[in-house]
Amino acid sequence: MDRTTRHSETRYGNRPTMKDVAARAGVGLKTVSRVVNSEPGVTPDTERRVQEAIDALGFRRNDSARVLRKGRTASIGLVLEDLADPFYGPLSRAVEEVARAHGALLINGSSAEDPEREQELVLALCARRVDGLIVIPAGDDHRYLEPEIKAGIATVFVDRPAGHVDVDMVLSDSFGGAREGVAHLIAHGHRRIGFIGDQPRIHTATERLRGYHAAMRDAGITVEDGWVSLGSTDPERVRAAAEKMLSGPEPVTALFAGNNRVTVTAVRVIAERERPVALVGFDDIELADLLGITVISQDAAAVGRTAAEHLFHRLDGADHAPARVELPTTLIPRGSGELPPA
Amino acid sequence: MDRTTRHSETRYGNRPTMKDVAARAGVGLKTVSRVVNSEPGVTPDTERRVQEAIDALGFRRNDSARVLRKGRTASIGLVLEDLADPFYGPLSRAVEEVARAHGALLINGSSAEDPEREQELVLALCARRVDGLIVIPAGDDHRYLEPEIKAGIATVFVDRPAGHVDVDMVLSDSFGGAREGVAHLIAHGHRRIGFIGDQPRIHTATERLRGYHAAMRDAGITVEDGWVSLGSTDPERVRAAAEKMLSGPEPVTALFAGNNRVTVTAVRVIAERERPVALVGFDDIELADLLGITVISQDAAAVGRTAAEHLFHRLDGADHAPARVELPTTLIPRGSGELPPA
DNA sequence: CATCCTCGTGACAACGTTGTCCAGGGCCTA
DNA sequence: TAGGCCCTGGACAACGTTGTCACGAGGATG
Repeated sequence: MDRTTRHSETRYGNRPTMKDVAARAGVGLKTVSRVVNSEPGVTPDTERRVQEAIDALGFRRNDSARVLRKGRTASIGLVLEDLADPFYGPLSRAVEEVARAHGALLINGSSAEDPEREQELVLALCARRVDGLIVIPAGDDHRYLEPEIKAGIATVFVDRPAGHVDVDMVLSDSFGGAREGVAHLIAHGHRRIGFIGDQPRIHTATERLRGYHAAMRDAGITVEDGWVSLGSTDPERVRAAAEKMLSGPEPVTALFAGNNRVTVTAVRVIAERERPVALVGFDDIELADLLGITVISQDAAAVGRTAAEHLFHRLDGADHAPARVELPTTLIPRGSGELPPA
Repeated sequence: MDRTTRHSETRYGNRPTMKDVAARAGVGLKTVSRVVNSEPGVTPDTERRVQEAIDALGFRRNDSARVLRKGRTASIGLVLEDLADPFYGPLSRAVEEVARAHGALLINGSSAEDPEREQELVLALCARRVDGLIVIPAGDDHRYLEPEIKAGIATVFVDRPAGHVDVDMVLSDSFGGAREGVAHLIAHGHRRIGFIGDQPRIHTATERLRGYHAAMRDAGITVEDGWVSLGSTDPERVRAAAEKMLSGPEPVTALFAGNNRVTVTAVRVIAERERPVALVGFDDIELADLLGITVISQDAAAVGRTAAEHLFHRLDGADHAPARVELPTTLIPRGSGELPPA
């Protein structure tokens, strides 16, 4: 068996290459390349012959080789926390649409909120030489990205800031949103308000907590021990935290939920209680209108779109100093946040 | 300016290559390759010198070149309908987990239910030489995939069958699920039952309709004109269809919703009405428990996991005839499906 | 009729990596 | 001490594509 044959059986199954097409069409290699890339300088007759050979052989250009030669992969990487989280679906989709408009594909990965996995993913994407990266960070130290950024991989951080590295960021106004939501509860007469949030190492979680404290301080309310709970958004933990705040001699009369997962569990806990409890949640959730849940909404699609547009702007050559964009949030009153204290 | 310099400024920014590392470490090219790939046959001392050069230069292996040489990309493509749809989030995530376990990355794309875009995406992925493809088809003719499959790109179709091409498929039992759901309504006394589904060119939509008809036939009920509506899942259209069925002298007393988007709109329409209307929806939705919505649930994560496992099984060399797996659905009674006719 | 262009085409090198093969040095054994 | 073997390391080609350049034919121009 000669080497050529052995190769064509082991690599990519049996893919014809431009060389094969050229041989069959009786033209040179470069002419095939020209046809495949719609470059000028090929007579219609030659083009037809090449096209016939392409169709007959089922040839398709090998973009790996193309990438190697051209130095651009026409793909961008998106590292987020969990594709299955309803907050990230629309965000991903928005990024994808922008990428598509720029002729790029999207490589996706979930860090599962694990800094090590985030780094592993990001570096794998860099090794693939994605043109750009959009990262929703899990960790808080991103110095490992320095050589990559220096080497020219455009990078935008989303939802949470980057640690120890100077890059573009697109964030939501977590502080302002939470402050507004808590102030809304206070305006409806509440003073004993509980806050249930995500793990404190997550930036948005602490920002929202900061917003809570600011609103309470503005109203001259002293936050008591036991009104604040930060930790995993695991339903069991959230349930325990909520039940604790709602029990005892002086229970809270309202809850502020730090993100969509907390909100969902909080709604369940409150539904099981007799005494009504006011609730405002961060992040909108599907069917919240039917359940009458008041929320602070951030526009996930807008966040994704903005980040992707920034990225492609960089790829198109913009090299101003890294920018930090903060998108506003919206309070949507639907009933649960307007209940008076029981 | 000499050519080498020019190159290193235009390509990938300024990336060092193995050659650069080799020069700096004072070793041969192949030795660097060995270190990078943890191949045996390098003395600890040499390895250390190479590693230092790698760190100093910020070298990272170029996987494009590696792929070209090795013929495997360690990535798989997933083409679905819409990443933002809550049904596909968990599915994607499940696929990703399996891919990760096999050391592969996931390239994601949304067809937006457009057959042309589906084809465009699939072929772009093939040009990248993904090792395998998971496709939730939008179109119904996939002969364009024949050369790709012959060339060795493993392919699994999910959720809907492939058209005119013989490949592995992982489906949910749409027919059986819808039949069970409609039978459930009948068992609770309904005879006038409306069906609102997706566009008839979508396989799952017609299968679910078939299930509806089967259940009605089993009960000896003649389906009247106006009880069935197929079309886009656009809220406006669904709303109009639902309102029409619920009006007039002889309105339906129950609705079967053909998918998650239809269910959401149906819930809204029903909530606005005085007279109670029973409802069973295909696909579970978040908070459906709180709203008391009875659903036919398909396990999106299980579908994705199964498909991905099939795919990697193929990639590991399995070459039995294409299989067709059908996963069962589960009826989850929560109240809305158990209401008696008004 | 000579010269200059233009245009279509193809030969060749290069992209950065890995597989193959060979060379040289140290160690063991006879 | 000679011969053989193992171990480390490097030279080189190849993967499939694209950029550069050169060549030859044919038309236009003097």
